[in-house]
Amino acid sequence: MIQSRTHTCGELRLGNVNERVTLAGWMENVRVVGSNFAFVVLRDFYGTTQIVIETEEMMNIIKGINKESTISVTGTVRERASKNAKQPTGEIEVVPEKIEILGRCIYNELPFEINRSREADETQRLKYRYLDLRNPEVKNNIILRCNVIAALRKAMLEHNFLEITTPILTASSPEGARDYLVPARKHPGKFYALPQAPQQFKQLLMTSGFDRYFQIAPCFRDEDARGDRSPGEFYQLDMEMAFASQEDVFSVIEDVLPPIFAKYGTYNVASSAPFKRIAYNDALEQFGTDKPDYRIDLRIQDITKLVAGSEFAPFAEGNTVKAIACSGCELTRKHIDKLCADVEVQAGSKPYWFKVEADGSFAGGVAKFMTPHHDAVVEALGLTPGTLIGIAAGKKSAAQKTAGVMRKMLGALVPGHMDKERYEFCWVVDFPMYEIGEESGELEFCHNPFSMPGGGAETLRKAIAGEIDPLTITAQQYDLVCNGIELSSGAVRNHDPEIMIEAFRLVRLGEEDVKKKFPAMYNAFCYGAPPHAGIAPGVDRMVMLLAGEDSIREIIPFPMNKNAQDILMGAPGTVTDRQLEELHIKVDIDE
RNA sequence: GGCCCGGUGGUGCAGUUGGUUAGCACGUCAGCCUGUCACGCUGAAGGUCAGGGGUUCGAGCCCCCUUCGGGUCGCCA
Repeated sequence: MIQSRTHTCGELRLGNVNERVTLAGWMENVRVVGSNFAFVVLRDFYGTTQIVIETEEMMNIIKGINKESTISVTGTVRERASKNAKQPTGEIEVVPEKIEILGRCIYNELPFEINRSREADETQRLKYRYLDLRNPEVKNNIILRCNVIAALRKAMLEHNFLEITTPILTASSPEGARDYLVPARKHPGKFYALPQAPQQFKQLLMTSGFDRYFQIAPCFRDEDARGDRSPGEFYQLDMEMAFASQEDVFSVIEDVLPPIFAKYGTYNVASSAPFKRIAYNDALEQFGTDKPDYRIDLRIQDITKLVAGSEFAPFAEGNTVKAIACSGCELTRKHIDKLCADVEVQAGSKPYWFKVEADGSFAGGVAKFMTPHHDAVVEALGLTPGTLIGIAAGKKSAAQKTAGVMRKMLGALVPGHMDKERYEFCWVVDFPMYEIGEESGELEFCHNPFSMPGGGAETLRKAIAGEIDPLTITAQQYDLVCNGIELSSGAVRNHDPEIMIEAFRLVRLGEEDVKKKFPAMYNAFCYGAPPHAGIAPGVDRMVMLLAGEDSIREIIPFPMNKNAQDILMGAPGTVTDRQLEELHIKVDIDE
C-alpha cells in the first residue's frame, strides 16, 4: 500500500513549514555535500522540491538507488538555511523520515541527460521518448499543445460550430496525396484508406444541413517529411460553414486565431482583423513565394526591361530578372558568398549580387553588367549607398523563387529589415483555377478541382467556347499564411453539379469522370446542397509557431522520424503469416 | 529518387599537411567534503573512430562502396 501524495513537487512554500507531507516523484539529482549530508532533487510533473538528507539511514537508502528512480518521501517541511530565489520551492526543503522506493531505474547511465535531452541525437531521443519527455522543456511543448487545442475547441464552440467526428477507415480517393491503405479482411483484394482530410465528409455534412462543423481532425498522407511536415499523420482544425462566402470564413478565423496566438505564443503580438490580403500572382511577384512573410520589409522588383540588351548571359532575352535591394547591408564578401551558396541550395538556381559604394558606384558580383544601366537601376530600385542588391535571373518561376529565398535570408541576416517577434497573418487569395501541366503540356487543375470558380458556370462556358483564356480563371480558394509558413488552404466549394461538370470539361473530363471519382459527393449535391466554404489550419504547424520551434517533431508527443518510422514502438514492422493470410495479402519483395 | 551535411568512450563535441599513447566537457564509479542548488576537490574505469574495401612505410583524417541519421528539391487535393 503506497502512501498517497499530500502535495506535488511544485507546491510547497514557506506557509507549509512544519507540515508533515508526502511527495512522490523522480530522483533527478543528488548532491552529496558531506558525510551523511546531501540534497536530493525530487521532480514530478509540477516542479521540483529539495529533500535534505541528514541521517545515515536516509543516506543509505539514497545511495542504493539510481537517479531517475521514482520514490515517495514522507517528512516535515522546513525553511531552508540558504534559500534559492530561482526556484518556486526554493525557500523550503523537506526533511524525510521515510523514503520509499516506488520504481527503480536499473541503469546508472541513461541514453542522455534528462535536462539536456534537446542536445542529444534525435534518434536516441525518439527511441527513449519517455525519457526525453521528462525534460521540462520538452514536456512544456506538449502542455502547450493541449492548451492550444483546448482554446481552439472552446473558441469554435463559442462560434456555434458543432464538433463532429468522421470516419478514420474510409475509401481511397483518387485526388491529392498518396493514401495509407488498410486491407479489408472481409473483402479480399479490397482496401480501406485513411483519410487525407475529412474533406468529403464535411461537405456531406453541409449537404445534410449541419450549418457549422469543426473537428480537430487526424489526417493521413503517405508523403515524405520535412522540418515542418511530419510524415504520415497530422492534425487539422477542420471547419466548414453552410451558406457562407469567403468573407464569412475569414471573419471566423480572424476572430479565433489572433487571441490564441497572442496568449500562447512565444511572441505575444499577433496581427488583428482584417488580415493582410494578397493575390496569388502578386505574392509571387513581390515575395517570390505563395507564403509571404510580412515581417520582412523587403520587396522583390522586376528589372527585366532595365537590363534588356545586357551582355550578361542570364539577362538574355526571354529570361526574367528580379532584384531585391537590401539597404544598410554590411555583409563581407565572404558572408555574401555564403549567402548566395545557401540560396542556391534552397532555390535550386544561382543568385547574383552587387552593392552600392559610398560614392554611388556599383561594385562586386555582377556590378560590371549593371553599371551600364546605373542611373535607371538606381532610380527604379531607389538605391542608396550601402545597399546590397540580390539578383535572380532565368525562367520567370525560377527567378521569382530565387529572389524569394534571397529575400527571406537577407531579412533574417541584415539588421533592421525584420520585425521578428510577432505573428503576422495574411490571406493569399485569387488562386488560378487552371495551369499548364509541366509534364502533359496541357490544361490541368491547379489545386483543388472542387473549388468554386470565380465567375461560376458562365466563366467556364466562355472558356470552353474559347472566348476567354482559361488560365485567367481564378478559384475562390485561399491560403492562410503566418510568418512565411502555410497554415492552411481553404475554399468556397463548388456545390453545383452542373458547374462541376463544366469545370471538368475544361480539362477534357466529363460528367462520368466526376461521378466516378467522387460518387458520394456528386450524388449528394444532386439533392440540394447549400453553398458552403471552409478551411483547415494545421494544428501541429500552429503549435510549432507558438512554441517557437523549427522542427515539427518538438511539438508532437510521439513523433516518427524522417523516414516515417516509429523508433519507439517499432513501426512499421513485420506481421505473422497468419495475419497476412487472414487479410489475403502475399508479401513479395524483389531484390 | 536527386543534391548537401553528418556518424569519434554512456552523452555532446575537438582532432592540424596523413605521423608516437585519439583529447575536452558532461555523465558513471571510488575517496574527501555539513548548506548545496549546473555543488566543489582528488583519482579511476570506459573507444571495433558506423561497416567494408583501397591508396600509403603509416589512415579517425585521403579515395570508392555500403549503411544509418538530419536538411533540402521532387512530392504534399
